Amino acid sequence: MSYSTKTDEKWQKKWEETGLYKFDREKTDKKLYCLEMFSYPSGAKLHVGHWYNFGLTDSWARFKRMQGYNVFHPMGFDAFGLPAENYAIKTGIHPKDSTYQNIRTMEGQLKKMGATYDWDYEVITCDPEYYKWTEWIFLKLYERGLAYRKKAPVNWCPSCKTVLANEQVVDGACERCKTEVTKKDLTQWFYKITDYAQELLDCLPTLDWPEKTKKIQQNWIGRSEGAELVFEGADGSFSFKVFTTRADTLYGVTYVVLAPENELVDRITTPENKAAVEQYRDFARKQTEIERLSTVREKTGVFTGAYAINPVNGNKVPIWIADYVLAGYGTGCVMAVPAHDERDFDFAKKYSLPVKRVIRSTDGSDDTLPFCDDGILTDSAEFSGVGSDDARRAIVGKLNKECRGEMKINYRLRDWLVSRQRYWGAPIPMIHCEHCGVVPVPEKDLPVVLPYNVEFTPDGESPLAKCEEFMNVPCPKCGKPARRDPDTLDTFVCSSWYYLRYPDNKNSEKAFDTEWTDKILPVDKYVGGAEHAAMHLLYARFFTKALRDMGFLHFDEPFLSLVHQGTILGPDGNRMSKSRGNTISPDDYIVENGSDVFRMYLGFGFAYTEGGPWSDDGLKAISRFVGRVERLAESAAELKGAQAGGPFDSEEKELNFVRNTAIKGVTEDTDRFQFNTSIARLMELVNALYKYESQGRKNIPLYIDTIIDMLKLMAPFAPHLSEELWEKMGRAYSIFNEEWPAWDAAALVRDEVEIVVQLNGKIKDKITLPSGLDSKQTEEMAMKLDQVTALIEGKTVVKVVAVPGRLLNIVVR
RNA sequence: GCCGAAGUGGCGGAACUGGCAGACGCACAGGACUUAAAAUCCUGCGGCCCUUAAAGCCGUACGGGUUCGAUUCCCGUCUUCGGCACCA
Repeated sequence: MSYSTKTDEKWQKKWEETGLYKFDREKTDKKLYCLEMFSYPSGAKLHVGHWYNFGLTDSWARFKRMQGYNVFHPMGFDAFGLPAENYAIKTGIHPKDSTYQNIRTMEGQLKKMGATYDWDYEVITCDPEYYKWTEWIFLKLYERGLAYRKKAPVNWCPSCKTVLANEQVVDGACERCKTEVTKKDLTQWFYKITDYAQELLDCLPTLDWPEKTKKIQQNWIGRSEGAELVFEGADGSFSFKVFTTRADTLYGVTYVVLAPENELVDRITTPENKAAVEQYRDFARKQTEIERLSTVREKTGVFTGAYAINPVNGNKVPIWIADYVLAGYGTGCVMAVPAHDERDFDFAKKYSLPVKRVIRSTDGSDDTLPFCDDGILTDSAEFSGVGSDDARRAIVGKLNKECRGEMKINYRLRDWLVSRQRYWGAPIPMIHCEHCGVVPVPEKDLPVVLPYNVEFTPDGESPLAKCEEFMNVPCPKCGKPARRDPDTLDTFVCSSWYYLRYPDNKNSEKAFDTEWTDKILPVDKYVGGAEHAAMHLLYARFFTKALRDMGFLHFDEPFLSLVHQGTILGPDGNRMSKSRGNTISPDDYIVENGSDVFRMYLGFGFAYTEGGPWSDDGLKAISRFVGRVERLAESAAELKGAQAGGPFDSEEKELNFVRNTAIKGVTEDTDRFQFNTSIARLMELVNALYKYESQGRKNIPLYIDTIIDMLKLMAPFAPHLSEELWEKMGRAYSIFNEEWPAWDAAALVRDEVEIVVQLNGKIKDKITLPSGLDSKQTEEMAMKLDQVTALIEGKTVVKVVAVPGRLLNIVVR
């Protein structure tokens, strides 16, 4: 094998000098926006997963380029985030310094990969030129009422005096100091993604995304159809709403439950129950999210002393609080129907609350409680005997006339909390003035620059809050001294719009130009890890829709087609991790084998969307293959042959058949990210060329044309090697400006086909018939053959099934 | 617990829409070349039965079913992975 990193360097240099991958801004009619989820520069180096994602998506982009698309293929960095800040706390190296250092390293590695990125369009989210517009979008969302403030609990470590991300809470304790984590209420910024819940759901069917991913989003949004019903306090001094999907069970309500956090609890709790309620609320507050959400834990709650009136029959029922009711879902109040709900049933049994059956099964068979299916109403006044479905409408209809209930659609999706009490993020462009309240930073003053000299060791406050020169600012409205918002934005905010910035990354007047963006977007193919199925992909969709509604965009969805690459595991079959010591560093392999061998192995050794354990053995296979290709091309380069006339003989036909099979196979399989079978087709073609060579390769032009096609088909997977061999064959630079080969359908039809003969579905023999017969002709010709008549001798033929070009199944008795 | 995906030779993995299971490759075995090794080339390679071969039988996690025919569709069970988690 003469191919090596030298070859890589030679062509990378040439590509750069000739600007081969510069995006042509004029040819937008056949544009194709190919995008990988940009990387987070925390690990300092590219790992195998990056290669797998970026290298093979680049192969796909090259393939599309050769098919004539004007491919827009940018790369950038998701550069803000927690790891850089934690690293700084540990080592004292400033997040900005380590981040840019890592970015420079990773850029170098990406260039060595030899990908088609046009680096002119690079985006780095921690550049002020970028986050200026992240802040600007915040202001736009705020203007539109899509950014608002409210109190929300955060994970709080009382020992570190810091807010913890969920992933920093391990078994209810702070990952760093093991102290039990509690909750703390902070006023924080939210993005109102719930306004778009229905549209986010409705557009899912239009997307070419993995069904699994759509399902995850669908569940995440969690639409449920039900009713909101009004319960009044027994003393008439208060009322509250409950959300229920089972209004048909309303006559079976025996108590109601409020979330412990519900504001009503203070008002309604009777003096004699106050102590118990307060104690329980304390208990609930101390619950970590994990404990509170555990299904196996026994349900707990306390009575408030207050009563509510069932709106449909005037029954007086006790009001309890219990932490199985969540403040954030529905109204934070539940009507409890123990006879027909499992949780209510458990709770009622534990606290000896009455159970009243109001639904019978349709067939009258099931009399065990709780009975949670739909059925026929019983003991429900005028609704008795009505089916659940009709009863829901009828009962809500009746209450609706009295303004005590209405049909309601509820979503599980919650608004997106974007405030982070961290340093290394985009500042929130808001000013808090004691006279004017919350005042947005005027657009002309953007960006609010993240200051460099900040003490970010955790001590209970947002790091920026201690930076006086940052915090102190005159109020834009009244001019009096005011304070900036000390929090920064969730990094998911930065990554929710980067795909919009790429095409117009140098624009200093706007986040992006609408007309231009409408031409390049949406992204045609988006490739990245499945771990982003819910959050990132949902947030980005929300941003696109919100910006569209403000008139900045004119399309509905950012990512038309989505692919998730699988995970490459360590050789031991486990996820790669430093602590396990099973990581594979791409760098060593590349130095030894060259980037094309590494890339092709990743393509060949795994099903792309599955991934799997790493193995060195597969690399050898690719090196061997590369050697075979080189020898083929090098010997062919010296060949000269006269144009052969006349029709192909059988050897030529066979070679041409494999050639066209390969063209068709590589084209179709590469298109759907099935790289392993694409490369298998290439190997078959190379094997066929060797065979033809050993047969004496009489038709030199056919032989050479086939090698030319083979190189083109291989080019996306082994770009450097293919350029090199292309040059050796005396062809003009660059192979990537060549047209992708088209297959000749006629060459795929063989003169004769082998047909399997089955007797009662079992294979007995094979026969050869001319190709192109329909099922009737196949049957007629086959049944005359001695081979076949011998099989059925002495038996009664009941039925014959003939599949053209495939098989003949004779059913006999 | 719920939802989803998957389970195919010693291994990675193929098989379009129900139609020859195991493409392509690894490993292994035998052979050619070589003083020898490496490299390269050729051949074989699911299991059982058998001295060998032919023939036959079994075989896509397991048990049923539909069908002329099932890796593919349906029902049930087991296992693995992923997602969500008291959602009213």
